[in-house]
Amino acid sequence: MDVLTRIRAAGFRATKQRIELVRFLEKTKRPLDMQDIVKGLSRSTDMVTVYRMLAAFKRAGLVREVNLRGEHPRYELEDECDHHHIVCTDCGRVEDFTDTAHESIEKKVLAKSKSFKSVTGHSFDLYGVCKTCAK
Amino acid sequence: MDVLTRIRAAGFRATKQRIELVRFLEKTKRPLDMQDIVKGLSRSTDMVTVYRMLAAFKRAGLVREVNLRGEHPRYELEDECDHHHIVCTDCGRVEDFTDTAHESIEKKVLAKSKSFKSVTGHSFDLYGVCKTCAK
DNA sequence: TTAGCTGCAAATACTTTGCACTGGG
DNA sequence: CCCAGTGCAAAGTATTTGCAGCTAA
Repeated sequence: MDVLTRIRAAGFRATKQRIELVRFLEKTKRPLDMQDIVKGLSRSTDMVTVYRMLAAFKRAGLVREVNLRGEHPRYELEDECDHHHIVCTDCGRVEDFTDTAHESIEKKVLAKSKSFKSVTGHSFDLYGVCKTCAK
Repeated sequence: MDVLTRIRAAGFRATKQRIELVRFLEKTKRPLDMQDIVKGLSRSTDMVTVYRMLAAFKRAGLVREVNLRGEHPRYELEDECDHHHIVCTDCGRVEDFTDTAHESIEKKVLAKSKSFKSVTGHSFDLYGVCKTCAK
């Protein structure tokens, strides 16, 4: 789907700031934090606007917030296939991976738990050392 | 191991602030955030001291930082058996669960990845609704 | 005794809010 | 036209730093 259409379908006006944000996230394909995003957009776009766009897009399900260890939140475009991240603890490099095994874990945990009724989401990320940093 | 010994073994002086912090974390058995911790300790213990204790204990491997969705970091005593958390998205209630299935996932991901050399850690948490909130 | 800790104050960093103006539809 | 969205300023909150005095060992 075209960027303008996507934004409008989510119930927003397709302003140049929003179009640029979506295109930027689309291009980089990595979860980015505020700093990355503000630096990647036109200087004229205020940081406050970025905060507001991300909050709105998150609520609308256009963007997903990614919380990695000890970092500030990062943001990436929401996609159907729910993927996870493996992060280099040395250089911060992030790569995606997909996995479905955790689903059976969720069922098992739910079956065992005395206190929980349902599981609605999860976070599953790995930390390691990338080949470049391991050298 | 006794609290004083544990603190000293990690290379610290066993001050009353540190003893109280460890005992408090031991007692509550839940990952707590700054607010919880400051409220739980003597009024005379400065928030700055809490920040410094937690940072030092984290570095020393006495305390583990837990990052849950959209929350400020929480802290719990490090323990051998690496457990995970299931969090109620409604009331914030946290329960532990253990699981080893993710280990095989880690191996699989590593085998497939072109860029990563090793996996050294992971985060795996579930979000759901607890029985009380589901009513 | 003395180096590691602590408390207080102040600086810094991050995020949210208020409001008048702008531009998308 | 007109209201959602933006930029700027300012407030609010979270965290870090500097330093003088305290205390565990």
